[in-house]
Amino acid sequence: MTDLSTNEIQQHFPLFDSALAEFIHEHGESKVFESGSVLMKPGQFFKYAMLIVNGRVKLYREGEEGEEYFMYFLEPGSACALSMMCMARSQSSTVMAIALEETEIIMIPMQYMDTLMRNYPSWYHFVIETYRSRFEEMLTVVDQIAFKNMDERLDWYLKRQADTLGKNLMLTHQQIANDINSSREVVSRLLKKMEKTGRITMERNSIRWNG
Amino acid sequence: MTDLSTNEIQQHFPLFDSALAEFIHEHGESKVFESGSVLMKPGQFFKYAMLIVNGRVKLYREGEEGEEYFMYFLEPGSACALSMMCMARSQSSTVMAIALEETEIIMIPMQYMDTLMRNYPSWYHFVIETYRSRFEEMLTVVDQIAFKNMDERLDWYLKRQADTLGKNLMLTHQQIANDINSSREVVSRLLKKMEKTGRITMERNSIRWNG
DNA sequence: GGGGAGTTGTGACAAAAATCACACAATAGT
DNA sequence: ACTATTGTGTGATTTTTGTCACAACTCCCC
Repeated sequence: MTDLSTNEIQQHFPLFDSALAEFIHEHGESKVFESGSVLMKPGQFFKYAMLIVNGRVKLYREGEEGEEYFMYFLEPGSACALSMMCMARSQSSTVMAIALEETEIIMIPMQYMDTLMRNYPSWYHFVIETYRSRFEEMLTVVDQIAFKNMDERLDWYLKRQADTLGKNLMLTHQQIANDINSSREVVSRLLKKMEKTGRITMERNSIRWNG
Repeated sequence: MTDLSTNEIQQHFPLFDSALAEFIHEHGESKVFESGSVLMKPGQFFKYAMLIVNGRVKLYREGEEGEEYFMYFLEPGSACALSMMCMARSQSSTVMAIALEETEIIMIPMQYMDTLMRNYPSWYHFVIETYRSRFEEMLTVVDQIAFKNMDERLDWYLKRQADTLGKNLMLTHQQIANDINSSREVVSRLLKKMEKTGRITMERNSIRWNG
């Protein structure tokens, strides 16, 4: 039983029809993650599909030697595609997911998946759409790493951050370097250039995106 | 109506139960693609889900300036995840799929998706598994490009080729360079090194993978 | 048997990015 | 107010990768 009413669920997830919202209201479980807490980590198994109601989650890939690479954000109204896939096969996750703010989530136990798929068409439309958009997003990530130089990748990275977190980005050069698997010095120099063209404004611990 | 019997369909797709195989036998359409033909290209809209019965399909990403990056193969018994996502594409850079051999495919018209999802649990299990495995594969591709140097990426590339196409790889250095978005000279030099360690043996137009 | 197209080998050089070394500014904590 | 920590700026150097130039080699075809 969720904390949210059927109506509230439909407001957050417009693709759901009312029968589905009702079902999720009944059988889903609300959970709040503190800012900074880990929703998902390599090797973890899933018993729930996770729907983001409020807050923001950052997903990134971890390399064998502790490298990181930022993949994408989960925003309110979206679902964690990986939780659904892994759950379906009781497979372990291979990425990290961290709450950037206090994040409210509806967790749907995996035992209901068959019922949902069978009886709620708007559920599997939602599932397919979730997969599709994440897959598409992964493709754009591949484009960037495979085809672009650091300066373009940095620009694209900052744009994405600004799009979902706002134009005032509380990021240090080191954090950025981690996210795009580069080094602090390289990022510093490139940011300097971007500041000269007016694309960003820099302050200590933060960057303002001017677009 | 497919060329394949219900039984044959089940043999190629072991996850399907007999009711599903029967349905696909009835409503699917068989199609054979010649070696080298394009199954999927930028900007295309899909009216069918595509299941690979025989043959081999290569998927790769195309960049804005004609660069390429090899993603993965589709093998018999698998499905094209992207075709299932029935997406309307808008972006300029997207995915190419090319038959490497004569390839036999079952095409299921999109109009049956709802019925399949609703009435055939083994269908959506198959769909989810298809998405999951492709997503997982994309993640390993990201790992390689983001974290590894050319020599390791080349090694991994050849290993994957050998795994699905056999140990005798009919590839020129130029083709390899295209697939991993590098240059012919770089590939030549790295291959030379790999030959010295005995990991491969080189001949004109082909490379033997010794593992 | 002599082009010609496609493939491979290699040195020299250029460009991109990572690494090293260090200076210095801002801030937090005591 | 003083020190320790963290964040930023910048030159010098190295590593990795891409580019250019060119030679040689194989194969096919006439």
